[in-house]
Amino acid sequence: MSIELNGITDMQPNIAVVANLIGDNARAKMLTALLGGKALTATELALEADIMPPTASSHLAKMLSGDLVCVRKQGRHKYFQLKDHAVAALLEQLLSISAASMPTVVTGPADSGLRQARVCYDHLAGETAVMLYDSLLVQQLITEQRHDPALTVKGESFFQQIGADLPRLNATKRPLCKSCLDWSERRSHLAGALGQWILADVFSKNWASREPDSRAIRFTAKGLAAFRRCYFP
Amino acid sequence: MSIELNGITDMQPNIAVVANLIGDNARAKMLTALLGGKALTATELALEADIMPPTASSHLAKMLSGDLVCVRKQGRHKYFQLKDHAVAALLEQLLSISAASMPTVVTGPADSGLRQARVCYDHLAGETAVMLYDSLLVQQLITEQRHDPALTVKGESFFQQIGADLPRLNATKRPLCKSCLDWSERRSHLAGALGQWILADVFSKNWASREPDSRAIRFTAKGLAAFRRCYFP
DNA sequence: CGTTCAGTTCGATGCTCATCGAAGCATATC
DNA sequence: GATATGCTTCGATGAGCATCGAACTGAACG
Repeated sequence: MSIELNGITDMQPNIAVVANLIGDNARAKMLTALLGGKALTATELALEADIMPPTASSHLAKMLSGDLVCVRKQGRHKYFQLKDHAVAALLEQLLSISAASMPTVVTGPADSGLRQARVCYDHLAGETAVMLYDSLLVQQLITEQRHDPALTVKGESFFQQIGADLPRLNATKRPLCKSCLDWSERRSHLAGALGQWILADVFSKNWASREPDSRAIRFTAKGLAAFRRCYFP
Repeated sequence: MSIELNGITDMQPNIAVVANLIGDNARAKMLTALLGGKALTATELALEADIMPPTASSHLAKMLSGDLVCVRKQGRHKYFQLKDHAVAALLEQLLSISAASMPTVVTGPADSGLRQARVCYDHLAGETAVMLYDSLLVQQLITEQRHDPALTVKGESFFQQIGADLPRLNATKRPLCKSCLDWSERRSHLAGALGQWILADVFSKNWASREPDSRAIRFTAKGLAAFRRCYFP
């Protein structure tokens, strides 16, 4: 039996409510900020969206009940995150479409950093990430079956060798490899637990660092060289 | 240089405008109706959304300038369609997320037809389509590289044999094989020019027919048997 | 405890926008 | 031509909701 709501039977899930949640300017700003992957507090999000705390609070309550974000209390702070990888993927796809319908493709110095390398939720995105993905495919370290990629045997030994704790990564219920669409490149890059590990590894080795208050990632000269040496044949 | 709009520089594409377009109830109904793949007239869409023609007209104008739909004039009718496969994919992804955030997964007789087999823009979706996709993979008629699948040599001869005019399909600028995510199954099925051909072929052989005023597809008993004989080992 | 800071609730305000009737075009049909 | 039909423009109406100030809760911190 279908669900009865106000006497109207809607057997199909209602797109409008979710889209409407994202469709507000302030909420959209918050969500794109959360695409940076870091958990942000309510006031940080208010700043990001250029609104006062009360307004932010109301927005966050709505996104919570709409299952777009989740929250973790820590002392007197509330840290917000995107609820799901599905939500992150949806946002990136929206970015991709929005970029397509822009009057002209903007490639200024302001966002060239973003296009080169940025954080997408918890993994690497942008030109660098797409090149990495292609390289992994060419080297046959990953292969694509069904929708998402998977590590090959060769790939498993490769990542073990460079320090990835694959058993631990596999222990999480989250898939090891996922493909994620880039809004700037319109191509796939690697997401999933392994994608997350790679980004964390890049940071822990100080190959790159985050730009303050931005999703952009800046590689150091040495870091980029090491990254290339590691992942490109 | 970034685009200046009202003195505000926004280098990132604006999610909110696209999401807001989808976020209205009436527009969402029209868009999901268009997911059925058939081009619909303005009045048909007005009926679908339960609104008067003037309102529909205003909505359609907005979606046109927002690049969500496109239009083709024919006599005194205006036929609307989804602009892009990207738009269709976005809508299906939204359906998928909305279905996830529903209180309980509804599996009633009303939508069981939809879940079994339905039209997704121009190709087959639902349980049947996902099984087909898996079967093609298992038989190694298609293979997945990068994001989208591709025909194998074995697959090429198979589809030629059952009557697909591959050269003609390849002549279109549209990719032959695409994978598309199912909101009901949360798995991939086959889209692209070949996906379209398969659905058209199913219809032309009278294996199945569309339910009136629905995206659901009803296979005949004989048709389903023939379909299985054709695509399943 | 008082103080400070993070976040929420409440209520008032104001703007945006969906909605539809009436009238206006445009295209077909007789 | 005259009439019907599909769609649009215009203007008025009204509802929803984003916004913020003020007051409140609750946690840290001395």
